Formats: sequence, C-alpha cells, structure tokens
Amino acid sequence: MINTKKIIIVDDHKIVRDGIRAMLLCNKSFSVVGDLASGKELFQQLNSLTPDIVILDIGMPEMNGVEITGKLNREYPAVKVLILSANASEDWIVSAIKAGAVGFLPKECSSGELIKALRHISRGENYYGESIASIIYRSYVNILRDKESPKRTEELTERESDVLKAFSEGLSFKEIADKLCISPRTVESHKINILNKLELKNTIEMVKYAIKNGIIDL
Amino acid sequence: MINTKKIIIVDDHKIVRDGIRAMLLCNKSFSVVGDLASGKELFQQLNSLTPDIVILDIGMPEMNGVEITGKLNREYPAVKVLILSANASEDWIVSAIKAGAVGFLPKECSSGELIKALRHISRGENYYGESIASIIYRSYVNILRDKESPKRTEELTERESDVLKAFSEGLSFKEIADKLCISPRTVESHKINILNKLELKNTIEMVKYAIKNGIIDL
DNA sequence: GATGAAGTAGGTGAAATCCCGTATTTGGTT
DNA sequence: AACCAAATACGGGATTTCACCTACTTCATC
Repeated sequence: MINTKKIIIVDDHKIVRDGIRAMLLCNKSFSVVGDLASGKELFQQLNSLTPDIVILDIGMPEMNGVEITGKLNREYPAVKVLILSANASEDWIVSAIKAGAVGFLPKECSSGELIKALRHISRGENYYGESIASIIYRSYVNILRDKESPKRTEELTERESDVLKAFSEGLSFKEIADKLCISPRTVESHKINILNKLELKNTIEMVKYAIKNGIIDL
Repeated sequence: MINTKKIIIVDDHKIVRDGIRAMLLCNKSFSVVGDLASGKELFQQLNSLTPDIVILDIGMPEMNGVEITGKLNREYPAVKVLILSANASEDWIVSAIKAGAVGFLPKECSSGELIKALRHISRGENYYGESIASIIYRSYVNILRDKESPKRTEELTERESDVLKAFSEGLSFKEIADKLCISPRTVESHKINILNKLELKNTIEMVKYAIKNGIIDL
C-alpha cells in the first residue's frame, strides 16, 4: 500500500484507544500514529504527528468531540474527523456534522464498520454508519416537512453555558448568582432562555442535556 | 499452555468488546469465548459458554455491573468477575467488592494492566489496579477511623427506587403522585428519605446519582 | 405479641422556583 | 448613526418544594 493514512485516536478511556489501535494493527492501509486522552493533548501534538484522520470520542470531559471537531476544521481543514459516540442522538449527530465531521459511528459498531468508515473517509467521502444514516434521514425529512425546525441545535451564549453548567452541578439560583457575580434574577432569566432555546421543560431535563452533550461530567 | 482460561466480555459498546478481544488475541493464556452487550444475554449464554472469568463494564443500562456481579456470585460462584469502570469512584468500588468482584480496573488502564489483572485473577487472587488500590486504601483508613462510616452504600427500598426513577425523568411531585397512585406528600416523604440515605443535597444530585448508577438511561 | 422497617399520609411555615413581564447597558453589524 | 442581540437586572404573584415533624397500617421476624 503506497498511501498509508496516519490516524490519531482521541478518547478519554485508554482501553478504547488500545482497542481501536489493536483493530487497526492488522490493516496496512491505516497506521495509528498516536492515541491521546483529550483535545488539549491533540492540539499540542497535531503539528508533529500530522495525521490524516482523527478518530474522536464525542463524550469527553473538558473539551467535547464537537468542540474539537470545530477547532480542527477551522485550524487544520485538511484533517478529517470521524466521530465515535456512545449514544447516537439526533442532537449530537447534527452538531457533529455542523462542526465538520465527515464520519459518525456509534460505539456499538463493529470493527469491520470502523474500517469501512475509514476507507470511505480516506477516499474523501463521508461515512455515517447504517444506524446513524437512518437518524439523519429522519431528521432530514423533518426539516423538509417543517420548513425550518432545526431550532433544537440553537447555540447557547457564553453566559448561558455558564449558567447551565452551574445548574448541572447542583447549585441553586442564589449560589449561581454568587458564583457568577450576578443577581439571582439574572440567573433566572438565563435559565428561562436556556429552557426555551433547547426546548426543555425543567431543570432536570437541562441537567440531562448537559450530561448528554458533554457540558459537564458525571 | 495447558490451562487456557475462558473469558466473556460484557459491555454495551461493541467497540470496547472488540478492543478487549483484540488485546487478548495474542495471549495464549486467555481465550475470549464470547462478548455480549448486556447482563440479560450473559445469563442466557452462561451455561453453554462456561467462562472462568467475566469482564464486566460497570456502567450499563438495564442491569448494571454491580447487579450482574451479585447475581453471578450467588448463582455461579465459580465464575470470577473483573469490573471495568469509566470513573472509579469510591462508591462503585465499594459496591463492586461487596457484590463479589475480584478485580476492578479503570477504563484508563493499559492493556498490559488488563492482562496482569487477568493473570492474578486466574491464580485465584484479587487484583484492583494501582489507581484503584489507593482509593481502596483511603476508604479503608476512613472505615478504621470512623468506626462505622460505610453508610454510603445504603440500599433504597422498592418504592424509593420508583420515586427516584420518576424524579430522574423530570417529573414533579404531583406528576409522580399520579403516576404511582399515591399522595404528593408521600412522594415527598420518599424523596426526603432518598436524599438522606444517599447523602445527596438536592434533586439534581439525585438525578446524577441515578444516571451514574444506571438506574435510568440518559 | 412486640419490634421494626416500609409504605402511606398529613401540618405548617419558610424558602425556592416559576411565570408573566419590563428596562438598561454594551458590543457588534449594517 | 441606527439597530439588534446579549447580558444584565428587577417586580409581583402563583406555585412548588423544603424541612422538620407526627402518625397510621402492614408485614415479617424474633
């Protein structure tokens, strides 16, 4: 094989990294040039490792997969991103695609499918996995039907993120106010905005959203 | 090697299962006779696969690793259990050991450590991993100092579990009352008991507890 | 048959949150 | 310069939840 593609794996669990590494060991088209535990490490080593493809766990503490994908796409547009996700929710798929991922697989996928995805990606194609594809299709149909329904992925402002994070840590209005040095009423305003934007109905759904989207760790 | 140990891997992510499989492929002391996605499948196939060791992910929907361990220990005491956990909290370690796990590793462990653990376990020894060992030591010291502090792992009653589950779904007192056909005040009583038992300070911590312990899925 | 745990239910007052608003300042865009 | 979105802040009343109790019933266990 003339053109071996260089791959970096980013996942906070070493066992997953080793696992993927082991899967690709027998395959001559791909060579794993690094496996890292966080986005921070990735950006530190990106220039020296010069990967073609980055395999990215979406659910990581600190910087989540979507954020990393966005930054990669802005600063290193030649690097392709394949996202791995524990639970393939529509939200995450949409965010990942928006951020520039060219592949998306559930962690339930087989090693065969992983290699298939990598092949497609190295040919410059997209690959989204069968189970993902059906979710994308459904989402697409929804968009066509409702004209404009992709409100779900509306972005939170910086401040709203702070508030969301604080709520998810179990703080009360007053505690959040103190922490962020604003009035409790302002915290309330932010919260209402968050709930409206994300179409959630209460604090608990908000916390679950935050966990799902890697905004806080458990 | 005369005595090859038979291993089953249980994890809800195929990629992790395949990864561990791949890691053990080169090792003649251990052969993976099955990899399964849930406790249910495990108990269906246990009699035909007759494993020596079960590698168990602690964080799974439906039946979590601790429950599976307990059931295994009661019904198949010859089968050794090695727990893998994403986040190695004291609570989980304590629960796992109580339930009868003879090994406990964080998912951040290396493949080398995994094999080391399996070697110890097949010799009939316990193995808890370096990072785990320090947590165990600290917990042990606490128990010695406080005479009796392991209140943390106190069990919830059936009804309390129902209430916890309902709260975690984002229902209010009134909604839970309707759902369980009891008075809102009773729901309140249950909730207070839950918070006290688990030493949590509010609903949000409760929800996070429920997610962490696999009582609800995200 | 006493004891205790689990499940049920309620009282009361305080605290927190929700839900409807309005208003000012700041920073960026056109 | 005009405009808009974001962030900040507040009001008032309704509703919900919290905290700390008491109390009854059932059921198993000793």
